[in-house]
Amino acid sequence: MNGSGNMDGKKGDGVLVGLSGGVDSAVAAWILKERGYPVEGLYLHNGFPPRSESNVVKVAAKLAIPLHRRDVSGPFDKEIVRYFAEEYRAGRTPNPCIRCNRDIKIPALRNEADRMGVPWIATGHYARTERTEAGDTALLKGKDEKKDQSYFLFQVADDDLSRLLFPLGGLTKEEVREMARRLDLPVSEKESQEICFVPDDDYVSFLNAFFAGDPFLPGAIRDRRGRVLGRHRGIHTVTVGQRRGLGIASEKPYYVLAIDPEARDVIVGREEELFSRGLVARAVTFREISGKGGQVFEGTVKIRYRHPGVSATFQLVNDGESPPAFRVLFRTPQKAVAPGQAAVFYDGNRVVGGGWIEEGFGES
RNA sequence: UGGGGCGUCGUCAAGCGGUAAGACACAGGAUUUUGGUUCCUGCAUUCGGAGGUUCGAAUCCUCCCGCCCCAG
Repeated sequence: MNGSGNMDGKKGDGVLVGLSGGVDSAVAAWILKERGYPVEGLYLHNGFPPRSESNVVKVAAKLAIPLHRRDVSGPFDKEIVRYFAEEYRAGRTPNPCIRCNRDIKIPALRNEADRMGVPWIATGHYARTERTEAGDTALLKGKDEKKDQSYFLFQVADDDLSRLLFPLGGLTKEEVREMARRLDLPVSEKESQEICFVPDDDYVSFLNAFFAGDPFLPGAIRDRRGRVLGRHRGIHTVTVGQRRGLGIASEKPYYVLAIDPEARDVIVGREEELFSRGLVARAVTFREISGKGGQVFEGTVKIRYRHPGVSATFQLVNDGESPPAFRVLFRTPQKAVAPGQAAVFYDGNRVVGGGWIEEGFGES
């Protein structure tokens, strides 16, 4: 490939770019335009107070591209917000961005492109694709390992991926920032997005409001022996690996080891107790061309965004479940395996599949 | 009310005559298309209280208050 993302679409073909108002999507659109694509922008409105819609309008104006707007609030509410809330209710830590990319953002882009008769779609993700002679599309890490966002895209449908362009895939964040500065794009330098539908980055308040009729109840913070060390204000206020907010004074910090939603217990322990030798991932899917999915195979796994990844052995759990579960055994123990997060499987730079973390095992 | 011990930041805890370490907790910030992690910064003008000795005390003395242990 050409190191700048997948660019093998014929010049002259149109591309619909998802614009968020941030630097990345703006630069992505600009690059495509530079390459000669007829570019149009699409802003997706999720039904929550928009943070940067005005920026999107400015970006589109600056780039002189048509801007479309689509309301996805219905499905977003149904698929993403509800999932997000229910995962916390169940004592897990959701990853709404992955679900959104898979179920909302990319499909909406594709649908809209279909309606417009536009062949390509694009986003500002730091990821790459690679096409085989057979015409299959593989999902690859972005060149900037530190910014690689393939993790967020591991479950995007194959059909969607084959039409997706990632203009930033071969760039570093610094290069993208520099381009934005040079072009004087009307985007804020800062774009810490956090969770896009949660106001003030306060997801706890958001959940409290969501479950106003059936509120989270406080409970005990205990060590592994069951000794009560403190109280928490609801299991939704913590996640596995968390240190701050527990309020336990001690010689060394405590971290959340596990959450028991039935007992409403939060189990804490020392940093060294936070390591797992492996994990069980459920609802595992594989990318069409990965060639994986056998009983046992090797690779690397990322257990959260910005996790550097660790070598691992993947083993099918033969319990008849479909999609299947896999046991993932790390080469070296990993910290804070959080149920509800995604475990994304890689073969080198290539995403081969992944699933959702059920639990870590083998404390060391 | 016999004997012994102890009272320093929210918690634990250094200091033992020279002008209040550190850890945890907490707060703010940085980082970040999830949550968490991590990093940086801040956090006792004051050492249970009142006197006294001293150039100078959290550190020595006296009394008071409170707590703990052993005796009863």
